[in-house]
Amino acid sequence: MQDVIYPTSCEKCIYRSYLFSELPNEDLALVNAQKREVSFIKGDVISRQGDKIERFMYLKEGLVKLSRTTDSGREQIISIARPLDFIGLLTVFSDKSFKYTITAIEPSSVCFFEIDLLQKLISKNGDFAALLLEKMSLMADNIISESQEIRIKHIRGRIAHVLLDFSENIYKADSYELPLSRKEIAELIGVSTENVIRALSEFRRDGLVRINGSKIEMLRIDMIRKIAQLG
Amino acid sequence: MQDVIYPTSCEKCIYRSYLFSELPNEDLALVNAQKREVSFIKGDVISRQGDKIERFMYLKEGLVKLSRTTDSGREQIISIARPLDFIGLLTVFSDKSFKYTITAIEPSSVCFFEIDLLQKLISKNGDFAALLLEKMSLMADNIISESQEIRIKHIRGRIAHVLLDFSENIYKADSYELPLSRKEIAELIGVSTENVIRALSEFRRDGLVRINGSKIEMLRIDMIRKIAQLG
DNA sequence: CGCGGCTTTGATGTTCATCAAGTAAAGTGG
DNA sequence: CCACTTTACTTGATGAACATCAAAGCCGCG
Repeated sequence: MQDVIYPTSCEKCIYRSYLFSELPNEDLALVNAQKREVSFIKGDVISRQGDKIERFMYLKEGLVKLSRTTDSGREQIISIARPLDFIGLLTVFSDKSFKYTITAIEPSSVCFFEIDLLQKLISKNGDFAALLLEKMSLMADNIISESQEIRIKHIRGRIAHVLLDFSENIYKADSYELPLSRKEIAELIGVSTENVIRALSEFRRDGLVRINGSKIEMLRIDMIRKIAQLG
Repeated sequence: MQDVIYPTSCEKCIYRSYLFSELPNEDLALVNAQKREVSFIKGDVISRQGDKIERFMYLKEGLVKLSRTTDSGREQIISIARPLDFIGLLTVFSDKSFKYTITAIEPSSVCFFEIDLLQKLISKNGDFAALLLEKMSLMADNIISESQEIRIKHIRGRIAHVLLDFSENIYKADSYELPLSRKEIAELIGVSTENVIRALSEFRRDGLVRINGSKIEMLRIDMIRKIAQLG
């Protein structure tokens, strides 16, 4: 973790209108005064499963993974989250400690403030709370739907699904640098690393994608969509 | 759906202290005046995926399943919910229509009131909203953890997991009537119906359980626990 | 009493995890 | 900067877990 703390202002932050729109100026000033921003590089752990939750965090920039370690020591990736996706929102209200480890998979910056302040803001501003409810509901619904969606697919379908997600939702480009290792993709979709590689190699052989290390180029996105749907 | 509407009072309801404890008397009176209670028998659909959400519902008594139909027409059970588990809480804030179908799997009764009233209560009472946040967070976390937990297990482990859940968490008894058909268990744990049956038959042959139709008797709960953990 | 849905068991093929072994890439310490 | 180690990636072979197909028994219900 880079301990550089930026004294940035929240004036132009995306969250200003997204989340804090319901706060009166005095409360916004409280957030402004207390909040800190920290930068992370790829691989940095932002918060660790089991750690006590003391701060409310939100991702300002970058890309992170939410993961957990099972009792048997296996690693599972729950979700990939972007700004506005509300990392840390899930567990904040249900438990005193993080249920998931949050790790930067791209250079990221996170804003945070004391959890006590969050409680105070909620208690004081019902509309702010309503907004939080909506965001959290959205994120939970998405994670649940995604995991159910992926459960019914075979490997090829799951891989296609993931590639499309990065292409269409995250990078909005046909060509991109995959921020996950093969092993991490395996942890995300619940299959073995070897079979992730095999499926990717098949896609390459079939001319669906061009692969160069972590560089992905979606050549036949129509076919990939079809595989994601049917596979 | 049984259209019998009981004019019950909320005085002695479990939710009184669980959820509505933060409401001032005037608001509680609003709820009391508006809320309706409806009874359902096993098999009744309480709300259907895609239907417009107009009311906030909470399960007062009984047992329900949350399910969804995939694009390919397959049925998946997301979760089994009991009173205080907040059926319908998940989607209420993220979407205008239900993402899941809710079906009674035991005689159930549901209380509800207009969604507008809920919005008003939240907006007016931050602490009530905070409570909702906590409950929703809890439910979402549980569903997510459960589905991740089950994903790493083989069939026998998944079946053991489900049997234990009914025995330990839901009925709190070694012997109980399973409220799900074999097919529904299959939809819950994501395997074929035939293999659910095979696993149950194995458990029976191995002397772990006694099975008579939907009647389950947990004979060697220690072994079943072991299978749930390791399998 | 016959139809349809649920349950059960067996047989077969597919998908996938695992093991093994080798190559490439990325650190690491001298 | 190079030998060394480690980690990520890749391909093949094998067997286990599981879906699917088929067939038959059971039960409730009209």
